[in-house]
Amino acid sequence: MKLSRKSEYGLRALIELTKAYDQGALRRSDIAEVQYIPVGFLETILLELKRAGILGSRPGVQGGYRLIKPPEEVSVGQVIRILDGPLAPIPCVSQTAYQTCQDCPYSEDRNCPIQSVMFDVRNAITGVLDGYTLRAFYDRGRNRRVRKFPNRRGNKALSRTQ
Amino acid sequence: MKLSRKSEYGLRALIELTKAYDQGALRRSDIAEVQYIPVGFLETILLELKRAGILGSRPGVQGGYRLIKPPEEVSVGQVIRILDGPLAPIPCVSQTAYQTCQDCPYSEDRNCPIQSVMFDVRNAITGVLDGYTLRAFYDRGRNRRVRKFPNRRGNKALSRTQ
DNA sequence: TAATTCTTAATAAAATTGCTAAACATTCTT
DNA sequence: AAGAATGTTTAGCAATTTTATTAAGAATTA
Repeated sequence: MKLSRKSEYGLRALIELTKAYDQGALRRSDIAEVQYIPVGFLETILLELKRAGILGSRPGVQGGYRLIKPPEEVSVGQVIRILDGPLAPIPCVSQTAYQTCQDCPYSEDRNCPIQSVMFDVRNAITGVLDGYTLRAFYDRGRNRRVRKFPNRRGNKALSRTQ
Repeated sequence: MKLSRKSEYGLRALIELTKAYDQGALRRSDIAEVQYIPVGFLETILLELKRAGILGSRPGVQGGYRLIKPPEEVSVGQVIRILDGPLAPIPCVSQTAYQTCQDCPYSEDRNCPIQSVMFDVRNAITGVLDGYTLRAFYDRGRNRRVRKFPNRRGNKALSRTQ
């Protein structure tokens, strides 16, 4: 259930682009430097986000990439779908890319337990990711001081970076 | 955010083993046949589940694998962790395998938005998967006739297999 | 025009996934 | 004790996906 490097880089780039939302374009090389992203790879990623209509770009001096949608109107879920594909753990519970399972022993008359569980997982994931706008995402990096969901064990590990 | 083939096969095998819980062992070849799983691969999977203490086995005639924990005491989340590793989308939000990010530009004094979002995602995922016991998982395949979380769009795709 | 920056496609390295094979060990039946 | 049935273990392979890199080209601005 991993988040790919690609999506992570894409989201990190979008943090910078959200920050600069009404301050003109950012060069890919600057984004790459600030966020420690291999510039060549970032290129590919920004292009995909551009094709998807999230970013605009301009070559030349003063050129670069910029967010062309308000950060309030783009969700983290959308971004990950663009870069990594469907959020669903298996195709047979995907809203955006449904596919029947080829070798599944369960069919219409028998309910598939995996489909059932993964359907709930998909809803849990999209519930979180489609609920976060880029604006909220960016703000989390600035304001948050306390975990929203502390865990009972004291969360020792996490506290190291938090 | 994919479920691996390995975990899918493992869960499908466990459906059969749950079904046969108090009826003796099942041969790997029979499990493979019923659930359409490549038998060699299934071997590897059952072995891992055995090492993890979920299954027991016996060679010879009348041998095979069997569940040695009550299906009420094993969660789907446990199984996936054994076969695929941590459920967390990124290591810095894992309870079971925490690791700091190597190249993350955020540190203790600045909150990381990705960590924050993925922390919620992890909780959403584990909330579902650790809540399902194998017993409930197995029963879902037998009893359920109605989606627990119908979606607003009518869920046309899903209804095809449901 | 020249400098700057994005654009595109091809390709390659590295890691992961999905799977197979084969020699071996254990248990049961007779 | 022999032999058949079954699990055990290790090693490795092939395909795919992920993670990039490279280099030639096109657009923009000064």
